[in-house]
Amino acid sequence: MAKKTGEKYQAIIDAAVRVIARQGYHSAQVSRIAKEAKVADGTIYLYFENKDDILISLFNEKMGAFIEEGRGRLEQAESIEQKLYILVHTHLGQLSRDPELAKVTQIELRQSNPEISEGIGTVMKQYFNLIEELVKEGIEKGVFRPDIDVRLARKMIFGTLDEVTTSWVMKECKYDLLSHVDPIHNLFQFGMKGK
Amino acid sequence: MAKKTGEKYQAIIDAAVRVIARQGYHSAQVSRIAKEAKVADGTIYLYFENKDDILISLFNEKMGAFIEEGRGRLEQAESIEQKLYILVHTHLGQLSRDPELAKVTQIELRQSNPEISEGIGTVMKQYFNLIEELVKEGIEKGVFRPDIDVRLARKMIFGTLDEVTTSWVMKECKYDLLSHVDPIHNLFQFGMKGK
Amino acid sequence: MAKKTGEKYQAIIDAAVRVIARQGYHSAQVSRIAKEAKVADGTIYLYFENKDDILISLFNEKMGAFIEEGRGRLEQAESIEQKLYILVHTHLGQLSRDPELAKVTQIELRQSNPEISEGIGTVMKQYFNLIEELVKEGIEKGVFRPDIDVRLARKMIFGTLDEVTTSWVMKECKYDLLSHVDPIHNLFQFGMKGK
Amino acid sequence: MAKKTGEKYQAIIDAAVRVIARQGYHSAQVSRIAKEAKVADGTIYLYFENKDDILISLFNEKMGAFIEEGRGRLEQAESIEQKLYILVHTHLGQLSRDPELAKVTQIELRQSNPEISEGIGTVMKQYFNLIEELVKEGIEKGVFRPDIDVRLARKMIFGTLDEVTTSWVMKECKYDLLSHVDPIHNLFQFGMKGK
DNA sequence: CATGAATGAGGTTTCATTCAT
DNA sequence: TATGAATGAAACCTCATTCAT
Repeated sequence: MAKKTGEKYQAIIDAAVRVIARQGYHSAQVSRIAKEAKVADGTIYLYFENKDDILISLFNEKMGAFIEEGRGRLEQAESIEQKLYILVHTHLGQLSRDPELAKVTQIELRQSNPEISEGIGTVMKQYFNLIEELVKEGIEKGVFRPDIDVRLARKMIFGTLDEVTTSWVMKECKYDLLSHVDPIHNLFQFGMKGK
Repeated sequence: MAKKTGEKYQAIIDAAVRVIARQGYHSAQVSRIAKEAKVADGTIYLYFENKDDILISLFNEKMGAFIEEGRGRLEQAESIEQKLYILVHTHLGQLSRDPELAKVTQIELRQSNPEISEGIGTVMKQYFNLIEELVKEGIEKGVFRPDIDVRLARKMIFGTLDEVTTSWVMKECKYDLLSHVDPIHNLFQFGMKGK
Repeated sequence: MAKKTGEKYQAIIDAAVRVIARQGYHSAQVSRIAKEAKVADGTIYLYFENKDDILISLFNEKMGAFIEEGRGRLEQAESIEQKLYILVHTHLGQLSRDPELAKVTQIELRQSNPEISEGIGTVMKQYFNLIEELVKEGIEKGVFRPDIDVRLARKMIFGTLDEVTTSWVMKECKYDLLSHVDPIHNLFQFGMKGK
Repeated sequence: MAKKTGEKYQAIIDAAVRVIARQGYHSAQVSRIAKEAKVADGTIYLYFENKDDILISLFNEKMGAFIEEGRGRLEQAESIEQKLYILVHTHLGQLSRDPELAKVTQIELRQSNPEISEGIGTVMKQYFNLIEELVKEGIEKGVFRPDIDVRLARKMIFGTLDEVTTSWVMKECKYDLLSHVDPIHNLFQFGMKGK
């Protein structure tokens, strides 16, 4: 029913990011998104099931690209240290490049509508897997301590990056998020490295 | 105008926790909270400015106790290592003891209403200060590396604890959250320790 | 949830009859009914589940009184002939006294919304029973032919009265509906009488 | 503008009957009828003015055939009794042969949209005339009582046949409608016959 | 003749808040 | 203090209709 391609599809998603970042999720009326995307209200519903679906699609679309880029860059790295560095750098880099998107994912999307949480869950798991694979590989290669709980390490990594980004967004993106890459990488390395 | 004491005040706050945990933020109507608290709808407005104020008060009330307990326990500790351990243990311990409250703070309260964020901010800063003082002390005493960015370390600590708790809530509190205390403490120590 | 008593309940029902008769079912917005009843839009929903429920309640309320009056009058009659006459007279009499209600029941309520049909069905069955009992009694007492199919006779009686009333409403109630009582009574009697 | 011939015209009408019978008038969207007729949405508007026009045309088309067949059969009959019998038999026979059409005309088309009522009126009058002519002839030939009100008798005949058919449709066409022909014919004859 | 993507007006319903009692 | 009936603003979504191709 809902055709999830085409330039209007993209236009609506981009409009949604802008409107939600500007007005917050609660004031982001469908009609405002439509106006911002320069389509009629009804057109939204040719491309999305309902309002929630806009948010879910938005997240999946952007997060999908996010993960793909992360995965692509990680493949080019050789050492575990480098990979961990790239992960941190890519995570913060992508969000710092698009502060509006960052605001939406870090603040506006953190709300409890069950349908949205569910829709988002699948993509998040992929990102979690990406991180866990990295940790696992680090342990196998003897770079990280063998007694490290993979899932816990992932939670530390994601939790830290997430908190750092949220703080940055709450401070209205006034400082350079990427300046945190090195010290964060340091914390992670010390936290997990063997010996 | 709003009298923030009395047993009805407490009853309403406790009712709000239960209702929000059970029905989610979106279905948590004021009238339902009133019914759960066994007061009339209008009575709510003798104790709270508006609906947001219930949530903010709820958070401040509970988080205030949370911080107070944390501060009290930390004072009893001697070594930095012990203090860090106590911090982790108290954070996870308190939330694991009250899963309904945990659900509300970790999931339902993470929404973007600016007034709520603002109201919550003050108390959160106190908790952030608590953590940062601990890190600062660790650096001064030479336990943690001197090049550690205090605020960043705080974000790692809080971000990790927060992510761990959120994961636990999302998995419906099925496992023992406290089992994570030791490994998390480990990660933090390794991450920040000198030498 | 919906409190189906009180003067506002009655006011809304009466307003609904007026508005629907005047504007037709499709243009009968809830807000217009509310305005006509001099209550707020939301007040409607303290007394009715939804818009359909207004129609169903309206019908049941009015039809209930309709049947009750019919039953009451029938009890006073002695002969079957008299009862049949009273039935015809009461049916046409009641509707001719309230042309607005007649328009609603004969025209506006004949639409296919399944919920409405269902809600209406129960009361209609009571009226059908009333007619069928009369026919049965007539057969038992030997006034009507023994080979008459009770249900079919009821359909003839109701179908005729209904069609006569609908015609009258469609002609904008310009003639006296009660002038048909005698000839209709005649048709029924000849149609069913024995010998 | 609207070309009321061609095989697509017929296909759309037949599709409309099927869709309305299946989904009810309210869910019978133009786009669904188009899909069922295997034409594009826009094509509908090459053959019909608007949605109401589909219904009106449908009714007139089907009812026109209905009347024509009735008139044809009546001409072949000789006695009034036979003609009355044929009328009842043709009315019930045609509808019982096409339950989908019966559902549409008996249930779904009984709604109050004034344009539809108007469009339908003309054809109905023709059928009413057919019945009234029969009654008149019966009176002239001395078969029916001279004091019978022609129009009233028509209302009884049509009202009864209509009610019987509606009941049958509401009971999901589970029994044989034609089994009612004889007893109904009986009721009519007794009701109108002289002496 | 035919298509079908796009349009945009319009109405039901919810629920936080008030205020007369 | 406490009540709870009443308020009324506000927004998602549907679907008949159009028109560029």
